[in-house]
Amino acid sequence: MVFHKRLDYGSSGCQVPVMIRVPKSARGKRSVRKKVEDQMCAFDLLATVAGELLSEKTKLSTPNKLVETPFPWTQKDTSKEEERNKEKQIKPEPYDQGSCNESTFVSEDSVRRQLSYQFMEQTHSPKATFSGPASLCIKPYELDKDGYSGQSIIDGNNSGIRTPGLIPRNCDIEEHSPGRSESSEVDGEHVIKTVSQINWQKTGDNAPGACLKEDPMEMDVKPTAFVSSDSSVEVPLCTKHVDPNGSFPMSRVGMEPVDREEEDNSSGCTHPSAMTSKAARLHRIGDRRVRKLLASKYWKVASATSKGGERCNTDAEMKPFFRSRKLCYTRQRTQRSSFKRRKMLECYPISASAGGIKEECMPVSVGNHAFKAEGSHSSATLHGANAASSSTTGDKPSCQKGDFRVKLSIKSFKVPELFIEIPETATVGSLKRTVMEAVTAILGGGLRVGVLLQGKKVRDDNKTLLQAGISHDDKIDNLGFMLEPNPTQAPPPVECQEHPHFFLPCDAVEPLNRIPPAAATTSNPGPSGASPGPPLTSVVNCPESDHDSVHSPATALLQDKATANSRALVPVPAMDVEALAVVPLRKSKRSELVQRRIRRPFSVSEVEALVQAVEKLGTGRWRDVKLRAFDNAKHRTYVDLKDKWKTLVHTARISPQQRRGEPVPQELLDRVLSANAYWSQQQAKLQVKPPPAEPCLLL
DNA sequence: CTTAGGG
DNA sequence: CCCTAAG
Repeated sequence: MVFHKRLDYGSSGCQVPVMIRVPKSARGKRSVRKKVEDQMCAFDLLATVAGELLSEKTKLSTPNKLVETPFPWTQKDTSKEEERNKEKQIKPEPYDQGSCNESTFVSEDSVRRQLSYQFMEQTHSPKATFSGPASLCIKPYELDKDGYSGQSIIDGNNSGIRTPGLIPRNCDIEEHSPGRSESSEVDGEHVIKTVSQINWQKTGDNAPGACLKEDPMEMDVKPTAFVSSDSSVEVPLCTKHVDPNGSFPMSRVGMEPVDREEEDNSSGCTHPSAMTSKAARLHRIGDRRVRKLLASKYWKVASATSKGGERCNTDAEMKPFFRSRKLCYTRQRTQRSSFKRRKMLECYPISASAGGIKEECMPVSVGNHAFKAEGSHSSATLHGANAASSSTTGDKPSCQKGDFRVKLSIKSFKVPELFIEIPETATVGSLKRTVMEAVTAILGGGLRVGVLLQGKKVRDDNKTLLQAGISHDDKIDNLGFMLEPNPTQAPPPVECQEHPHFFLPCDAVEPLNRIPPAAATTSNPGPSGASPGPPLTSVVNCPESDHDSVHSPATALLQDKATANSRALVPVPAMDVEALAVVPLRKSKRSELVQRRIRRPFSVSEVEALVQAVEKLGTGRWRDVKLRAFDNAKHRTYVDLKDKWKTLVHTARISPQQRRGEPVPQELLDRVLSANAYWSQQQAKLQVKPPPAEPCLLL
């Protein structure tokens, strides 16, 4: 069946036919209807989200492109096949626009570019009745000006079935990009699994088409190609489906972007099954390369199959970048900054974008600053509202029983950090889509508003604001709101459990679109690490500045979901604020994807905390200093602290006239010098000690 | 990953 | 802040 659905978001809208595949076996109208409804809902949701996002700044550019993504997953292990495919040359076929038929869609067609989008579990309601997997094929009708064309398929899988196919795969990009997909029948239904390989080079920006090759007989795989019209190549997205049973709703994502060079062999996509070592390896590579944009904790894109998933999950939680579990938690707290960002260009940190953009434009709210509260008079609406209710609802203001009212404004909801990995060759558009997809996935499950006070989640809805510690005269700065998935609908991934929830992006009531003033960036947690509560930033909000090209992420999402192959998003725990800051995308040079973290001057309080910690711990123990005084300041890495100390020492030695920036109290500088002198001496002693012994030996 | 330093 | 070389 094909439905035409009009998506309106932003100025542009796009109409897309939506194809829903129904199992061959008759399921009854009811199920079919249900399925359709579910799909449409999901779609609507996307549209809605996208619309909101777009509306913001983004009216800008062309938002709409759908993206297509190849299906990355396949059912069984096809690793071998993949390899074979790889070897084979594939011819590119022209994209067929019409190719998406219900039936055809599936296995027989040889070539199709399919965009596949996987809905996350969240998207689907668990209750869905049908057992068979359903696929939605969305073809964009109208192209952007860019001319995007593509189909996307949404595979709705339903639960229940164990479908291997759901597993996300990694897709690699290969030189020749043959895409492969496999189709199989499950429950009488066809399941399509596709893997696509894209040759970035070839496809390049312009490459419109991808080639697919398919050999149904042999491989069962169909190639998928997709191209984005806009030129850029879309990245294949790998998404992982959640387990049906799943506990995880997450999506995943992650593909590994492999460098061609690095992994030529690996075929474009790794099948889940295949994923094993190779995949893992790739993964790792990918991680390495990826910049850490955000520290996301929860969402990860994992790409792996079930096993992969497992791995991912774990990792994801803690460290997006590093896989080792043990490190996970440890590291998490520390910083990952060290990662080489440069190398990781390919990845944009989502959050970062937000932050970065924000600088100039963006919205993202930063933790503390996300909203401010002021006591006393409130304009707020909620006068008598109960704290409890308000919190749940996300109301901004609430009244205390007294006359005091807590006034706060939410500039935007914070988005949890989303971790995305995407090839550098991917287009900005695909990135946006990827982000959108991640966001959508989160949103799809239903949202709740969570209230964070000083970084802690306030769970008791019945407490009054006062009881909860939210008073008019208090640190409201520490108040934060976040969107979180509705447990009911979307259970958080396992990993997440530790954390309270993963939060969704968005901070608040305000429309996503809204861009908050830049304030956020600057603000930081206090010195001692006080943590600000607010945590996440969302990329989403930020438009990348419109400038870029951009469509808003939302758009991207819509469109594409598929596109990206990027991997995963990880929702981040609410806690850290800094994430955002981490990476600002610099638009200035887009070409250069690399972005430098945004500069966040140390506040006097931070300096104080640093000095205090160093006085106690000494120099040379930056990790400890970090943990001790900046554990909550995620954006401050131990390297940063070390660097700051270095500059402080320098600052202390130069004349006040030569100092720049926020003046640091002389008292602190004096402490810096004395502490530095003391510890230098200690260090010297340690070093000297040995010598004494040595001389003897020498002698 | 951490440190230490240079850029 | 970034990047790297060394542990």
